[in-house]
Amino acid sequence: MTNLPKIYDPQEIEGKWYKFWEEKRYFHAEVISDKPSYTIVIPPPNITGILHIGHALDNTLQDCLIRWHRMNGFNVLWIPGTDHAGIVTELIMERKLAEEGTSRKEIGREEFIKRMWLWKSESAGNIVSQLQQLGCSCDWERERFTMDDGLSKAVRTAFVKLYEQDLIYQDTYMVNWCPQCDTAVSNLEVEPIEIDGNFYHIRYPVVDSDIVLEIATTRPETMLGDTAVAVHPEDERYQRLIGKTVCLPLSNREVPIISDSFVDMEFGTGALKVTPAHDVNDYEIGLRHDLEQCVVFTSDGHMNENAGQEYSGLSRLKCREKVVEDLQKLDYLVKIVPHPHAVGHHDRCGAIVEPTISPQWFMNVKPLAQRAIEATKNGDVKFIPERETTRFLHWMENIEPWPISRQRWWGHRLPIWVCEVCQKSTAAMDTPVKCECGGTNLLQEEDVLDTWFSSGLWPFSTMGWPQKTDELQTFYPTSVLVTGWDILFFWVARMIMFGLACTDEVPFNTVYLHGLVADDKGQKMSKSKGNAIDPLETIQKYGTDAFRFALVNASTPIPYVPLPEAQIESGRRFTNKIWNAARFILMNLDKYPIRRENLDSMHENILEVNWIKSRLAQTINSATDALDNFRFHELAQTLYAFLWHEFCDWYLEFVKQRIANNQPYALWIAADVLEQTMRLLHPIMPFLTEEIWQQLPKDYDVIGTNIEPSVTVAEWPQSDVEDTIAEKTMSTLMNVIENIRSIRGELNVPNGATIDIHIQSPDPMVRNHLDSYLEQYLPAFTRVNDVVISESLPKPKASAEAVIGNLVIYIPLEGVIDLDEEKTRLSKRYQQIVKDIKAAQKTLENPQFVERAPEIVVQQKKDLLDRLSIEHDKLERSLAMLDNS
RNA sequence: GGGCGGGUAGCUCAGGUGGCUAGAGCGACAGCUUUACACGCUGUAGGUCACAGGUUCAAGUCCUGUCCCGCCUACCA
Repeated sequence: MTNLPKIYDPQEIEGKWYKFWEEKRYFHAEVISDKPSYTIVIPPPNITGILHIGHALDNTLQDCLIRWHRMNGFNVLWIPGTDHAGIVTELIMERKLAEEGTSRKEIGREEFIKRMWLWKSESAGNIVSQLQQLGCSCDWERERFTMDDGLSKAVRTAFVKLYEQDLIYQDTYMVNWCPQCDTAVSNLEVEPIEIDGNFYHIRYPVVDSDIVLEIATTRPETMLGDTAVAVHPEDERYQRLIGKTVCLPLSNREVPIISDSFVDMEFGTGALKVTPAHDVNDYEIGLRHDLEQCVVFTSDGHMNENAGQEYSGLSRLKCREKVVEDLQKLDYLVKIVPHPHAVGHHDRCGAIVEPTISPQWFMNVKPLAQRAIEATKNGDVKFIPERETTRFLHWMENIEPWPISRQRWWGHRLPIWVCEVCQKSTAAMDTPVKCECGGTNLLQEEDVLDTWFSSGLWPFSTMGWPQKTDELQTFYPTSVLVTGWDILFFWVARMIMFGLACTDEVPFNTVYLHGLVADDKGQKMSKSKGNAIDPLETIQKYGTDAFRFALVNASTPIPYVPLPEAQIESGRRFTNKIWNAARFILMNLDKYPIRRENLDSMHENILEVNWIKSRLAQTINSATDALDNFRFHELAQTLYAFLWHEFCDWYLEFVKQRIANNQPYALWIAADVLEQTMRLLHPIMPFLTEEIWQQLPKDYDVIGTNIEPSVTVAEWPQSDVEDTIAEKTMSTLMNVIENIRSIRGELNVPNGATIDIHIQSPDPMVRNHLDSYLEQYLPAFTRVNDVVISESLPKPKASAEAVIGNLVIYIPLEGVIDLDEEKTRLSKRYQQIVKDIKAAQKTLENPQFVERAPEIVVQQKKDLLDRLSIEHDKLERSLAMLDNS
């Protein structure tokens, strides 16, 4: 006997089914298969991280695609894994060390790395089990980590390969330096943040002259490192000063006045202090004029001895204060003007980035970008939404060398060895025995590679590259990459470039970039803002399937997708609705078990059965179409509307009546429709659908087949043909019912009161259908007592009425009806119709419309006008009668 | 400075290639303990689709301009 709880309890079933799937190895992909491959590599989350809302969305969408393709008969592989996340992870470890009263430098590289691995092994399981809680059907037997041996070998191979092509080189150049993390970072990791800064106007006295040059700067402390002042060559104000020198206040050094067309005459005072060691533009100017590079900062953001005794040892900020103070004291400061401007901050630690000259390893990505551009333009890789293509191409076309070395420890150490004798660098897979010069003492480069270097190889390093593995053969290039648009440049761009460089192929054919989850104010959810939903708490509270449904439903093509709590609640209500629909069907199946022999002899032509089959067919089509085009919101909407508002609101209500009349056929169809709907919903709601699917009887075959051991590997439903006649008839029937309900409601007919209705329709087919259905159903649907249907009937006295095309419903309500209220009700409808008629007439009276619009559109308009006109006339007559009574 | 996205019901959003009387969820209001579900059922109200032009037989949808909001990008010190 089926005895299900009234309220769906997700806790009860989720763990059970995940275990079942794993035991059956449904998520495992075989290398040898005659099915076509469908592959996704997970954008690897941080190894020590925990699941946040962004992961939840990203992986839910991937799981939808994966599960859908699995049901569609593909050989599906979803490779999971994690990323070592160099800088962030080190930062957290350093915080831990600080709590213990020690530091990275104090314990040394070896010990530090040891601690990192230890921590890794402790926390590695977190994110994995969280992804499992989310229901992700990854092939866990193929889980990877960026610092695994195989993947590390891929890193070295790629490095050596690119080094040998001169695409990786060492150079001393100006890079973004994070004084807090003590490492170089790339442009992408620098976040410009608008701050309320100032413009400091400072006097620079010209030597051997009483002229004083006024310069304006936002960073007065850098003047300690000035080695020139630049003006525009055509600036008449300053032309005669070019070639002279100024005396640098505070440091009292003499520096030249040079001319360079970089200087903007309109901006500031038109005179620019030049600090080649601490500003990118100044650096370039310095190179052009062969200026000295005077370094005044230490790598941890303090002033060094070049800044002068007064300032040496001060922090950047303290130094600025003191410089301004001293300038004021010595009367060099003209004024301070508020000047808001953007300052680069390190996106990982938030420290202000310092442009610094330092020897770093770079990757010349320009030639690789060129290939990526070509691959994009010829369609080898496609971006969804399409607008992302423009963004991608723009970035690729303006790409700059990528600094890949980081002065950190946790990551892949550069496979570069430097000879102690000749100082020459050698790139190699393993420590070389000796150098070209014969030297045998070679030391490996201390730096590690940017984490994105190894992540960029992820689509193929996870499959065993550089070896020619069967995995690569079968699953590469992968099918699609799914991630948020915010990491298009970080990951996707690098994956494409590396893919082309290393494998000569784009690593995926499609890139789907989804939005970022935002709070109700449209702000991106993030931990630091404190506005984030915790996925694990949410799952706890609402259940995984409800959460997943909310995420999929929120996935419209906009850049920031809002996910208010109400939407998750709505998801939970939906799971409960599904649960109860299943409960209703299962409980009744106990009383009316399905019998194949009965089924065969009962293929009756039942209106509601034909209707729901037709609706299901359309639902299958639009769900498939939505998935085909990554329209996740539409997928969720379609299934929600079908299941709730057609299957539950209408079909199951019919089933109740059938059961009451001892006719279980419609119930059995309900079971079958539910079974197929569970398959349609499975990619979104894996747990609930499996639970219900397993409980449904499997020894029958009504519409589809149901013989697989799990919905996970059941076939995606095939759509039947639509039945337009059943849909049309049903729509009339539903209309009649809705109108009666509406009248009851609006005219305040007491709830318990039964009513009679008279229906007149000139259409014999309609009359026939209504005759056979209404009598049976109306009592239950609208508490109707007696139904009279005819071609023409006089309007009963004191009756309310509704007009549906050429069909009229009268409800005699003598003694109940308030004529004024009825008049108001009808006039409202009447006025609306008049308006609609006018609009339709206007269109049809336009000869050009009739001439140029497609025939079907014209016909539709005509039909509409006909329908409206009939209603109009009938209403007009009724209103006149009401006036006379 | 360049580029992109958005402005549709009280709120959050749907409305692929222009063509049904502009939709949903949530909220509001009214009424229902109808034996699957009160995480429910039934009904009602609520929109000059930011503004101004234009293209078209036809514009929420395409074009131009304007005004807001958000984001990305850029070396203006």
